[in-house]
Amino acid sequence: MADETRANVLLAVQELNYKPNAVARSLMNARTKTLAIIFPNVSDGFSGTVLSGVEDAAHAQGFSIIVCKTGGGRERTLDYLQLLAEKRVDGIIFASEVLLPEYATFIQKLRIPLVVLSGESSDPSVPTLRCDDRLAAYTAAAYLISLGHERIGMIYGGAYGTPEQNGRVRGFEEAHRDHGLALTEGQVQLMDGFAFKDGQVGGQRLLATLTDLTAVFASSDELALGVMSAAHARGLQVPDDLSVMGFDDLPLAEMCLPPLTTVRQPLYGMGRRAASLLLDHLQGIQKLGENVVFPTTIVERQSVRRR
Amino acid sequence: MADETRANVLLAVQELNYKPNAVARSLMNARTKTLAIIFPNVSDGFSGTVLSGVEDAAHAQGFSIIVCKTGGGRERTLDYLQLLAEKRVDGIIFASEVLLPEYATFIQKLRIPLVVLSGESSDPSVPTLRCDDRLAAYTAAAYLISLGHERIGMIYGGAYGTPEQNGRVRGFEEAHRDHGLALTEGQVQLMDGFAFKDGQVGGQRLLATLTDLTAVFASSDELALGVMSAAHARGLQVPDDLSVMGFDDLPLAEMCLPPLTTVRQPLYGMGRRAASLLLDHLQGIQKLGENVVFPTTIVERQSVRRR
DNA sequence: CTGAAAGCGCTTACAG
DNA sequence: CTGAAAGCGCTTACAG
Repeated sequence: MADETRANVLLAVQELNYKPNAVARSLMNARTKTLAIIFPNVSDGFSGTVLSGVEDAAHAQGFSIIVCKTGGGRERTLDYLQLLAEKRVDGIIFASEVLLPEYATFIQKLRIPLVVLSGESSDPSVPTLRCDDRLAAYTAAAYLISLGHERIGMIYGGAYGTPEQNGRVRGFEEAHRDHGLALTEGQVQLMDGFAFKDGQVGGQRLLATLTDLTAVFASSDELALGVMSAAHARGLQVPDDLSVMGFDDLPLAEMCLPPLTTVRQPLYGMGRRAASLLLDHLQGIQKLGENVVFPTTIVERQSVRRR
Repeated sequence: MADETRANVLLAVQELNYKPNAVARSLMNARTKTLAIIFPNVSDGFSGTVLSGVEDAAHAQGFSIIVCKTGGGRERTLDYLQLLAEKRVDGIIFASEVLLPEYATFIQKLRIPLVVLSGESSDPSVPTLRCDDRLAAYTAAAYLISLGHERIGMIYGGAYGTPEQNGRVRGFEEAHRDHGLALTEGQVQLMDGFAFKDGQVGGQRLLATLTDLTAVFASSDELALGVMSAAHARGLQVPDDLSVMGFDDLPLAEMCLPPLTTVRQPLYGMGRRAASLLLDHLQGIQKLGENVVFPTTIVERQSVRRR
């Protein structure tokens, strides 16, 4: 093409303010360049951090992200799945929820690439990105024990499923067993959720019943803040009277007082990875199907002290 | 149509797992049923809460939300705007950022409905949803003064623009003037951002210089937590030695210790409203163009006490 | 009321 | 290499 022609075209593009129509393009090549992420809740630090990673990875490849908030409800989840199917998203990240068989088959019938992030998957054929919950909890409990704690309460937020299915509860129990420590009735509290309120009531319950506790291991940071609140309400100082340990390492873990000692999950990185797994798959670079487990680390701040 | 035929069609829909193709539909009627929201950052409680409201309102009408994180950068923002233009989103919510004239004209040329949420708009023709910053800050300062505080520090996070442009700073100053209280050098600290770290360094600065301060008014909750952290580092107890007041009423305001007394912005409701403004406009129910200002309220918790 | 045709704005395969 | 045509899956206006 003559340079002059090209210049003229570009000029027209400018003048008419022409933008290529991505929806027409999508109709042709059956690719929308959009990924969806499904959360039960979208306003907490967990979702926010994951989303941040997902967004960065997607944006780098010119993809955009649709966020879906289900409130954990079956109805709304199915509703969303239908919508995403109609919108022809290229991939779905199912985050921090239980992937019911019903959801899995719905998505698989549509042949939409799917990845589960930090949630329970009932279907082994769906790749999962998570930390080793059992190991992480084992390590956390062993850490507290090594600091001289012998009576440690635990609060778990995912009361669905049996305790055996809860890796974090199992790891906690195994660490006790391996260190010759017995667990008594009510020492691990199973709550319905991972939120602050759950931690408050769980913490209250724990501290009211088991007055000899010197530490509490909470399976989320929000839960841990709830425990701190409950401790405060009983006139207990953290960490002097009670050590509190969290899980996740959300932004608020370093904003609170005392700053929270916690088990860090690399949530931003997990989000990035979930997106690139899907992205690579879409470009045919690699098959989907491998689970990936991320390392956790204990980050020591000031809510735990030696006994 | 015969009932039998209808049944057969429905059966085929089932068997073939047919889902209507929304992208083909969008190509036809030039409506994508998707809204975009643009944030500088997506992982904080502010964005999360707003997003939650936006999502609810949009979902109720069958719309989905694309989230865009700009990091506050001009480059990435423009990049996103181009992408959104190509994807033919039906509306854009520009949240908690400065709407540069450059952005405004880009969007207006494309005739994409636009709304600014809690950010500065340089363009009066763009509808804005916000609280009355000046009034809110005035009220907060007056509240502290009414509790007997006479030496109050302030930290503001939006150091761009002149102090006169900062409603919160102005309100703070006017309350002092109206109560016959003088402000001294360094009593209001202008920081670059509204984050925890900014609060820490601003708080440090404030407490190191002005040792007679009995209260600090921070213009965001994260900033307030930073101040609490700085106070703690100097051995000051909140609220006994120093009262701290925040702004926003994010979820973390009630999770921290002591729970934060703060100026509440109805962020969830603002998000909902921003979305329905756009949605109503798209359905021709009403014109865009009115600014809407939301009421703030002081929520008293435990980080402030009477002098 | 029913059914065939045109068209939305692209991309891709094909003819010249 | 260039250019016209077909087709992606819908909706809408129009003919029968």
